[in-house]
Amino acid sequence: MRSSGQPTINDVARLAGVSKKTVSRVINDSPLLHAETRRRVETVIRELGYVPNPQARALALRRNFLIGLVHDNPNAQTVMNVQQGMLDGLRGTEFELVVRPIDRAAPTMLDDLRHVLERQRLFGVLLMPPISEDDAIARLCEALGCRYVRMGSALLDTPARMVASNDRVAVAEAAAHLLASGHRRIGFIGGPAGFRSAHERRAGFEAALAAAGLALGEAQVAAGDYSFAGGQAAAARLLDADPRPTAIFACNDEMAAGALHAARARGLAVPDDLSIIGFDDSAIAAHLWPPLTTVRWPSRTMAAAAARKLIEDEATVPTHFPSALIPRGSVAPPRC
Amino acid sequence: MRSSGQPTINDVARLAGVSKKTVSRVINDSPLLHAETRRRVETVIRELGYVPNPQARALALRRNFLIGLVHDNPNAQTVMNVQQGMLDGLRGTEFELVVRPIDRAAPTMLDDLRHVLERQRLFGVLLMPPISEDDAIARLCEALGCRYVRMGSALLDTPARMVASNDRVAVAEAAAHLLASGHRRIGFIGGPAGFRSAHERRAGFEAALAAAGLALGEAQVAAGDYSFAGGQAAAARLLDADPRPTAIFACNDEMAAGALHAARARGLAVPDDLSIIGFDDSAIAAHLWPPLTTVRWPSRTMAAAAARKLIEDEATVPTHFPSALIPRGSVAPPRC
DNA sequence: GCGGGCGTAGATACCGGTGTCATCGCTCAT
DNA sequence: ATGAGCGATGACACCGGTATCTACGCCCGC
Repeated sequence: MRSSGQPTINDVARLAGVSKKTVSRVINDSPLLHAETRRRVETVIRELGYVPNPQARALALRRNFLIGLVHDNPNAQTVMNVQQGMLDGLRGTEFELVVRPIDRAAPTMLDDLRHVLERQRLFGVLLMPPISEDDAIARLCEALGCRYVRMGSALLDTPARMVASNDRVAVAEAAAHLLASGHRRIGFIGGPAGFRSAHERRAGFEAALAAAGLALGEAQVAAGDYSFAGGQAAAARLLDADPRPTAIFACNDEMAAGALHAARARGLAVPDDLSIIGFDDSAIAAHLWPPLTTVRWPSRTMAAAAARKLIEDEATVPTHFPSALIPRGSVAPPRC
Repeated sequence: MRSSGQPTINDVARLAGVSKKTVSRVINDSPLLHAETRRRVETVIRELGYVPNPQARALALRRNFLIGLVHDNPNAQTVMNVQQGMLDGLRGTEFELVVRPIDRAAPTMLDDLRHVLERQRLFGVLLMPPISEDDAIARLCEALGCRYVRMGSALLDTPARMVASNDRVAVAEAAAHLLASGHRRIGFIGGPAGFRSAHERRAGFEAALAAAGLALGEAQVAAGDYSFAGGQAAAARLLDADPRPTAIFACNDEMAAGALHAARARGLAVPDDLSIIGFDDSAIAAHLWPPLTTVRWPSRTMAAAAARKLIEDEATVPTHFPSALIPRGSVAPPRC
């Protein structure tokens, strides 16, 4: 009578001589079970290699076990770190990770996202920056009954729905590092307007300058877009000024790499003629020449915490995760 | 009587005054439906915002709509490209992508993987290199009734279960590029033993040398491990030889980046004193200085094709995807 | 001796879909 | 007239789990 295919709860019940409900109790570690019965059922489960069907469970429990990662992040390494972190946080649970990159620029973005969330009925999603900063997306999740946690560089939501670094403090630290090396003319390559992280990082930079009695003049600031090419163009503008800056802080590593290229193209040696600091501690940071001094964003740890926040009710998971300066070889005292 | 929550097929049936089966026929585009009935049901579906429950569907159909990506690849950009490609291939279908990095080095790896495949009952998985080269994993998928497609640098399986580049040809082309520039002493940084891609790339390299009447001496070869540090160490060995090579081919970009560092550490200018070619066209390739000449592995296109192979029965999806040389700035004629 | 409480297990309905087969009203060839 | 064939629809069981409620045996106090 048994078909081929994987064994079901009915097969286990029949072979163990109990009802399906009893098998269900064994699976779910119900305390009201005779030890002997439990043992017998467990033996059959092992012999049959029975594994509960998650779809059936999801249907009966009216909830599923899919956690989504929604992102629109140009930085592959950061996304991978976050994925890895989420898997860390989900380890040992029955939740599975599904990934959904979206295109923030597409006009149909919100509809696409709604479509996915409705169709798949995800249990919850992690929103990565920059889309984590979009309140419309958070509201959409809420409206669809999908739990969410946002990952960001500052507290944008209630702590239960947020894991946050403190980019402001970390960037201030980086700027202080440059100031301590003797730099006074420091260029700043910002992130795209509307990105909270860009805002926070600039605020931290300005605060550090202010603490040293310096102001950030408009000529020292160039807008970037978190891309390599954008960093290159921004650095070109900064370096063509007279006097040119002796150091540059870029709001991410990609742009810092672009700044490095721009410096090279002008015959400037790094770090002797120009010091550079980036942000993210992405893979390229260590692989550039010279290795890039940067700020590490604790993406993996944060993502793991975010995943636990999604699946746990208790609010014992921390919300704040400090970023840290990683000194490498791209900073030296100014020559002149 | 209606609870809150999302509307179900029963709600639609009741409001449209038809049976659930008829609603099911509308959802599944059954041809045996009166146009008027279909219209009426569709109207109710739209008004209610009804979306079929994928878990219930999966249960009734005895198959689900989850496609997995299993990888153990150190290169984040490649993994992201593959993810993106799979989503390209899955677009417009009801399949969802789940991601599962595994640790090939862990002794429990096969058990972990078995656990995941059994629990989630994935419809199919895409195996990325290097684990795609592991026949034990492929056999495990087969034993668990999980379809799979392997992605690799040569045809390792039947075409229905494979998408392949032809690394041998592409590397021969890269080597020919160096030879055409006038190089005769060309070092080779290999990949880890046991990696098919490493084997293929070396074979292509040797073939190109042979075609030019050259042999690959053991002194010209250094073993690498596809990591930055490994490439650095291997290049160091090659560059300390006398006479040193005037060009180096590295089996991936990470190692090429390491070679670049090793050259810098010895005061050698790239490309004037040393030409370098990598493989992968990963993000760092374009961001290094000088921008790295490399071979593009068509990961996104291949992954899209692999995804379609997984979900389609017809064997109309192509299996071979040529790699292409991307000339940038790291190759020049030898000085001496 | 008997009702009540407790621990253990089963019967049954249900989650939200799909497959199978029966039904019903037509048209059309005989 | 009649029944075969066909298009459109519904009734019902089923997928593999879980929740709810009931049943049963047993010990207890009265």
